[in-house]
Amino acid sequence: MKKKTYHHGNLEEALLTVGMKEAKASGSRNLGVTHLAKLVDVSPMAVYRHFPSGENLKAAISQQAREELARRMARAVAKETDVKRKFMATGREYIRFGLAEPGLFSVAFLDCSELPNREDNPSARGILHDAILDLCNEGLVEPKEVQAVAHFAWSIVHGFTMLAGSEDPYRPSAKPLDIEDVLERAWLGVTQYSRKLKD
Amino acid sequence: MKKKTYHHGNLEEALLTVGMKEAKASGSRNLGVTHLAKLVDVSPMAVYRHFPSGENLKAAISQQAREELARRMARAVAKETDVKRKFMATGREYIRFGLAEPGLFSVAFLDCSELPNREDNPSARGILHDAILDLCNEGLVEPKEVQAVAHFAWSIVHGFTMLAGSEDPYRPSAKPLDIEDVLERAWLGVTQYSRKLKD
DNA sequence: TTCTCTATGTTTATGCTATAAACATAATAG
DNA sequence: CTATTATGTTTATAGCATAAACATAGAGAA
Repeated sequence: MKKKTYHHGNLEEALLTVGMKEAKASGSRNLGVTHLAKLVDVSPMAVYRHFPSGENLKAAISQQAREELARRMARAVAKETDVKRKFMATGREYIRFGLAEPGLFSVAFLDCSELPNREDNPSARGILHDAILDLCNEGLVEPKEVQAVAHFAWSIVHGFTMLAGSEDPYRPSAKPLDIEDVLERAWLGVTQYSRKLKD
Repeated sequence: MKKKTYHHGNLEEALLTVGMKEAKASGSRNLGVTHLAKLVDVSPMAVYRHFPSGENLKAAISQQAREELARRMARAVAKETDVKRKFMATGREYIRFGLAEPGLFSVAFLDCSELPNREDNPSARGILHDAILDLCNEGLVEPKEVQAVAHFAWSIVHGFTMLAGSEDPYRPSAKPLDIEDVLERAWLGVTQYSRKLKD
């Protein structure tokens, strides 16, 4: 009485769902075709009716993880009104996500060669970009530096998250205090640089 | 006339050497036991006489890559005398290494569960730490913030390198100008924060 | 309704990988 | 010179991705 329906019904979605569950639990370790197929009680080859390859399936799961991050960032930003606090919230939420969901985070930024990367959904990058444009409107950042600021800010939070999430005994601690410290330093790197440009 | 000596002579070193060559060429993709064994013309099982597992071999290669990075950083720092320039040189060289040798860089920071991580050799972390202590001696950084500065600085250069080295179409460009921009912003995040602490 | 087409599964087979177990040889110590 | 240890090889098992051939379910057309 195992096989209820020869056809699964919605295998693609089921694979992504269980893939996210596995990613959350153990990163990219258990995202193989055979393993995921077993979890949804389907033969391994069935997977290929929905994804051209195992790599591609992993990439799709990675995309889902990135969308989850973007949703959380958008929510965090929406809670703030002040432009500085909005900007800081993007970074804070990025770091919190990485530390609270290390498996999802590592999967989100796997360097899969093949990224579908649909740009229709809100992306973490877009949210950061918007926050920086707000800074421009307040005169805190020069319009010509928007790109540079985005790279700088993203680098910090991404790097911090990677390092804090690693197993290294000397990693930066993930205490809220240290997170605020990094965010405040980043803020100085953003605003003080702009001030100097104006002189 | 292939098999000259039944015993290889120095298989461990040969594996690390060819492993580094492969890492340089293609990151962690071709660091499997069988593949490396083939390259040094030895049976796959021979590898296990020197490394308990394939994971462990990869970890050893990763360690070599980290040592290579540390050597380059040490060399770059040694060329400078001014403490600010020394500090900046650590970050600049880190980024340059990551961009010039993306394969080695990605292998260096694979999160292998098992890192031998012999601390006897000079490490990138140690070099950065020393540069920050120099900043302390000049009064540019408060002694109690050494750790925080190290995490901040490392986060930036690591994050920037990862992002700049990715395939993403919106990645930060790796032009020397952008590298200097990030380094200068990081410098502000270090020194301006200290200045504020003193008030 | 019944037939056929297409979408979606399954089974089977191939070739890759890691690695355990048993065996072989070379180097070295007594 | 012999016994022990270090180092390689062969053989075997098991897991993985995926190609090819086959099977069934559900949707439209007759």
